[in-house]
Formats: sequence, structure tokens, C-alpha cells
Amino acid sequence: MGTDVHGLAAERLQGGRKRYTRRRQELVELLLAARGPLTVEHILTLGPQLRLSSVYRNLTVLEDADVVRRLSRDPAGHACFELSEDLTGHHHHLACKRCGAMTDVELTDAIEEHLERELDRLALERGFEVTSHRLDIFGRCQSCPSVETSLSTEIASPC
Amino acid sequence: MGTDVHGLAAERLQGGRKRYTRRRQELVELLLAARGPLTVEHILTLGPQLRLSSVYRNLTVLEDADVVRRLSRDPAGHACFELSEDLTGHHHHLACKRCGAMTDVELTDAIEEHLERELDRLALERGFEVTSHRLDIFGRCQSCPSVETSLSTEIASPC
DNA sequence: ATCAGTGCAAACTTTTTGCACCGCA
DNA sequence: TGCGGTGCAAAAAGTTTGCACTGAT
Repeated sequence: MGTDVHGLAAERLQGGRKRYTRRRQELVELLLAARGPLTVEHILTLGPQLRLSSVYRNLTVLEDADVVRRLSRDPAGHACFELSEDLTGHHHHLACKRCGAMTDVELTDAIEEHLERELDRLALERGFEVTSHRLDIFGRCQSCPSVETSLSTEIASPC
Repeated sequence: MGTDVHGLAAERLQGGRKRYTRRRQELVELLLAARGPLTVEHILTLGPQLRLSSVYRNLTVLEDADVVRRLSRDPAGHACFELSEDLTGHHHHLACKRCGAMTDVELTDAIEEHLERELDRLALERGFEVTSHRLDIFGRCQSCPSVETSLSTEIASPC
């Protein structure tokens, strides 16, 4: 996992007659370097050379090419983006309710398998064809004090 | 669970010197009757007597009083609202990627306990204080055909 | 009389789109 | 040259707010 993400991205885009331009490479590079999903706001902060409308358009193009995955919204109401799980590996998110940071986390194989079995059961019972799942774990992250202080505006732990 | 939701709502609002008005009762009634989270759009369709700005304001008031829980966004990008889990019971969501419907679903106690243990482990390992979790299960619901047809605009399975 | 609640319209935020120009992943 | 990509500005969509009026959980 994580090997030659750019190569795979280029390949997948070319399948849809899309180019893997510099802007798109820069976007993928930012997502690759992040330890969790990014909002458009964070992307623009981390890559000031990028333009708002192009970021939105390129994220959509990359999403259509299965390079990027859109995570509807974070607790603050912004859309979040990350690389597809088949590029980075299956994972979930720790979401800090205080600072809004979302960071990737992996569960053990044991519980993922248990979960899969449970989802298969549901599929049968409810006639629902399961294709994926997403687990968000809410709470307070290490860098957020338990006492009430000013909200962090850092981008260190983005989204 | 589900017993006297209105009484509990009134109680919780009064704790914050808020009234449990007719509009708020109607809102809670809609959420209570739904089998899944509702968007504001659906709320307005189901309760045409309700006004947009009052719905938003009342949802915020009810959220502050822990009567309502805001689910950031659904796959289509709209905010979703449901009753607090301590009023309805812990549950997760089946989210249809085709029609956007989100319906409540409960997992077995066995897997919920397994999940809790895993989250405790994470808490220890990552220094993250876990307060809640949310599992969204994506796929295709029973009423959505597997072939490509026009999108359902029904509100039967809301959000 | 009081003060929270309501409805309308305007403002604000986030995302999308139209259009002219750019440039070759 | 062609055609996808880019950037700007405007539009659209969703949500919040100011203000005057209402009404009594």
C-alpha cells in the first residue's frame, strides 16, 4: 500500500481520458502526506498555489477516477477528502470534537472480520447490498486539553 | 426506549429555560416517526406548516438540549438530524448510495461489545478519549434496482 | 408586561458553473 | 490544432442572522 500512488492515479485518470496534470499531482501529494482527510480549506492552506475552483473540480475528477474519496462532511460541516482506500488501505477515523481533527486509524483484523460477518448478516436480513462501511470514532484527541480553552486553529491535524 | 420522548424533551429544554413549543413538538414528532435521520428538506416536506429558519433554529435548540443529534451530512451533502441515542437507543445507518436513503439499523450486542473493547484499546494506544462512534454502512437498498434507472425522489426512506 | 419563539427577508458560507484563455502528465 | 485544464467571477445551494411581530409548554 502507498506504493506508486502517482502512477496508479495517472493510470486511472487516463482510463477516463483525463490528464494527470501538475495541479492534480500536487493535490494527490497533499492527500498522501496528510495523516487524515483534508478539507478544501486545508488544501488551500497547504498548497497556496492551488485555486479554489480548480481544487473542487480536480477533486471531483479524481473522485470519478476512484483516486479520491469524498467523506461527505466533517463535524464542522466541510467536505473532507482522502485517497481511495485501495491506494492507502482500509481504515477508519478518530474525530476530535474539540479541534475537529480527523486522523486515520486501523482496527485489528479480528474486529474487521467480525464486522464483515455482521454486515453480511444485515445484508441478508434487510435485503441491503453492502459495498463499504465507514466508522467514525468521536472524542477528544491527545493534543486537546480536557479543560475549556480556546479552539485550536492549527492545521497540523487537518480536517 | 422511545417511551415518553416528548416528556423527556420538554424536561431537557426546561433545564435550559427553553419552551417545548408546538413547532418543537412537531419537529420531534417527525423525527420520532421516521425510521432514519431526516434532512431539513424532508422535514419541510413532511411538515409543510414548519418554516425553514425556525426548523434550523429549533434543531439547534434541540441539539443543545441533547434531544436531537446532528449527523454532519448525508451522501448528498445535506445535514441530517435524528433523536439522541439515549432517547431512541444506540444504532447505526444503512446508507443507500443510489437513492440516498438512510435507515436505522442495530448491530448485535456481541459486535457492539467487541467494538467497544477495540475502541478502549485505541484510546489507550493513541491517547484519544473516545466518547461515541458512528458506523455508516453504504450500499444499495432493497427498493433500489441494481440496473441504472431514474433516481427516486420519494421521501419514504428519508435522508 | 415579559421574554422566548416565529416568520420573512437578507446575509453568509460552501460549492458549482460559465466563459475566456492556457498549454501539453 | 485540438481539447482538456485553469483561473476568475458569478451563480447556486444550504445555512444563519437581523428584525419586527406573536404569543403563552
